[in-house]
Amino acid sequence: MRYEERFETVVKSAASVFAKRGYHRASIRDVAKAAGMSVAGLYYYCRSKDELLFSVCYHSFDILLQTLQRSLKSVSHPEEQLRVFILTHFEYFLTHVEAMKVVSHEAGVLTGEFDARVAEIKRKYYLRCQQIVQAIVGESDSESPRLRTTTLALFGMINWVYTWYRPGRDDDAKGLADCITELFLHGVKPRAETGG
Amino acid sequence: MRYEERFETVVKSAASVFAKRGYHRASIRDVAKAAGMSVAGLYYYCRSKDELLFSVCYHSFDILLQTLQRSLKSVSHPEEQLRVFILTHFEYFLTHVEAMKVVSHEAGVLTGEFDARVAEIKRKYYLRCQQIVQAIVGESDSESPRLRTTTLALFGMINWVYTWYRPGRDDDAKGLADCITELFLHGVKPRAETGG
DNA sequence: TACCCGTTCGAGCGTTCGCTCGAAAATAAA
DNA sequence: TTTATTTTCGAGCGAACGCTCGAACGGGTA
Repeated sequence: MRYEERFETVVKSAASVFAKRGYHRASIRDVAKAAGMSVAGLYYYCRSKDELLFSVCYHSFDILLQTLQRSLKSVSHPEEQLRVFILTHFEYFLTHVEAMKVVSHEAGVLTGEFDARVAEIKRKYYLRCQQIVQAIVGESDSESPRLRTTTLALFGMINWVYTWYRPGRDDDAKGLADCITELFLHGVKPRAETGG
Repeated sequence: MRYEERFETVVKSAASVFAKRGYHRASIRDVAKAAGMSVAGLYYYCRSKDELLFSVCYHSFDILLQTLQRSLKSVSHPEEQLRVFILTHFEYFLTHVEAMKVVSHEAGVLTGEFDARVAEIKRKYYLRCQQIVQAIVGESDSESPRLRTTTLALFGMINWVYTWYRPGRDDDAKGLADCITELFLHGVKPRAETGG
């Protein structure tokens, strides 16, 4: 299947170009050049620039979600689930930096159906995380504002990474995950040590 | 001083338009319209669109940094400093949502001198925060990777807010600050309670 | 050979972009 | 009033944008 291969090339090139230049700054000509084809040729594989952004976002998040489901399948203890969730997230982010930068950064650019479908899959991801947090804190109300804030704080920690992570300087996914998991569970100043 | 007033109008309009449409999507014509003047008239107050973005970012961060210094002046206990830092951050973010969204989201668009000056002031802000964290965790090495990761995790929590905060639905600055401070210090599952 | 059909492209359409010009209008100073 | 200075703008330039068209390419089949 020549088509499928070429399509993947196109989406990957788009992810790379969008990540480097930002969605609006990146032109369709840049993407075409990166994919090694003409502008007209590029449009054989997509209907619009927006659809290209959608493809990048949707594909990435879809695979991330699937990877997460698979990783969590064999883990039942909530705190271990959290560690697995965070690790999976970092591993995926660090091996798909460009795509995930686009996903994180260009959210809100899409509209209509594209926006709805990406928002839907993001929500699934969020809810799966919230479930884990809920189990850990022992909250019975899934609508609790506190639960929401706490979960979104966790999301902040793990999503913000793309703005500062530098390979070589910073720790790998495992190291980061351990650090963040520990921080989220017990904080920087566990009470147990302050009383002694 | 007619000029100064008009200039502030221009910067505020730019912040608003950039926040709503995103920097690249927003056109200079949008900003001019929002400021109630013609495109040519707008250029009497700035040299380029980039300079406009710089003004928005630099002004905002400059005032935030000054506000922070003032707030921290009378606080010496590290944990209390942390609470004040987070609260100040949220209060400023929530009263300058548009500007801060631009600052957070359009970082990396600027280049050269503009980029350098914004990066410099951001670094000052980061280092002030790192000092506080360092005092809390009792770390002696300011270059510690762990300290870096921990501080940036905190930044993630407080900077990510602009992507999800909804006035009315979510708590106010004080409530958020308490929640995040507690989370950062002791985690969601303090050890003191798990030991029995 | 001829035909087909999935794939590719050069050329270019219409629009919007950031930005500038010279002149006019508003304001202040004489 | 006249003069000088600050502020405003309509008109439009050149470039880049997203996107499209009809034609051509090239490997497989008959």
